[in-house]
Amino acid sequence: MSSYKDKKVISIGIVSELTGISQRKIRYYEERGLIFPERSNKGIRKYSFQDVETLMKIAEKMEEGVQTAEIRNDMQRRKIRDEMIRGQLNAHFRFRNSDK
Amino acid sequence: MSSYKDKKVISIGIVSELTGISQRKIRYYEERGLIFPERSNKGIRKYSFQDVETLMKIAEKMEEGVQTAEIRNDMQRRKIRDEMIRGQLNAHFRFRNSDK
DNA sequence: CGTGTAAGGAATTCTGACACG
DNA sequence: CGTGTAAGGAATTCTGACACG
Repeated sequence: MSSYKDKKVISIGIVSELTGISQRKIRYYEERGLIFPERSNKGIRKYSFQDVETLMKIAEKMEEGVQTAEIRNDMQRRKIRDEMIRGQLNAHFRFRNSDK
Repeated sequence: MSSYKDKKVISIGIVSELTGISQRKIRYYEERGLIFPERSNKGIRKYSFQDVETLMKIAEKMEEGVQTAEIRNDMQRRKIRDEMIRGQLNAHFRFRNSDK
């Protein structure tokens, strides 16, 4: 299911250009647990297009005055809810379609 | 029609890791007109996932002993052929579907 | 022709900290 | 809390060239 969208290959400078968000902010949002870039051997951050999209949504929330803690909680709740829905669907269909 | 696949956002080091092709070779294939990365303001090369795929195909050809000039000609011919086919289709359907 | 490598410089990224508020 | 910035160092990339074949 993973595609180009999820490959972590973009450096922070490009992400900053793509989103218009400063590198300082991008690193800070990571520190607050909103995004999770990978790292190269030497510690260079690598982001996916999915991360870029997430950052755009985060930026919107921030402009609305939402705090990082709240954004994180919202994302976490949404994630759990989606996982439960997927679980229900899988139970219903008895894994007719592969889950992997 | 452009998507993540065509966005030029990957630096040469990552492309090298993704493809297993040395940076020297990647730059050389550009010099020979096989790939066309974009450049940042300061001259840093940026590649797309499409470029990565193209490079994998180039690597196969090279292993078969095909020369860069021949690979370039093949790609050029294929491109022209595809453009002609698209032209015919567009004429036939009278641009029923938008061309943009 | 295709590719490795050393060379020197420029551009990028990283972290921890101080500042402001 | 969220973000800018200067600081020093490490990692990345660039070009032109020499080498081999």
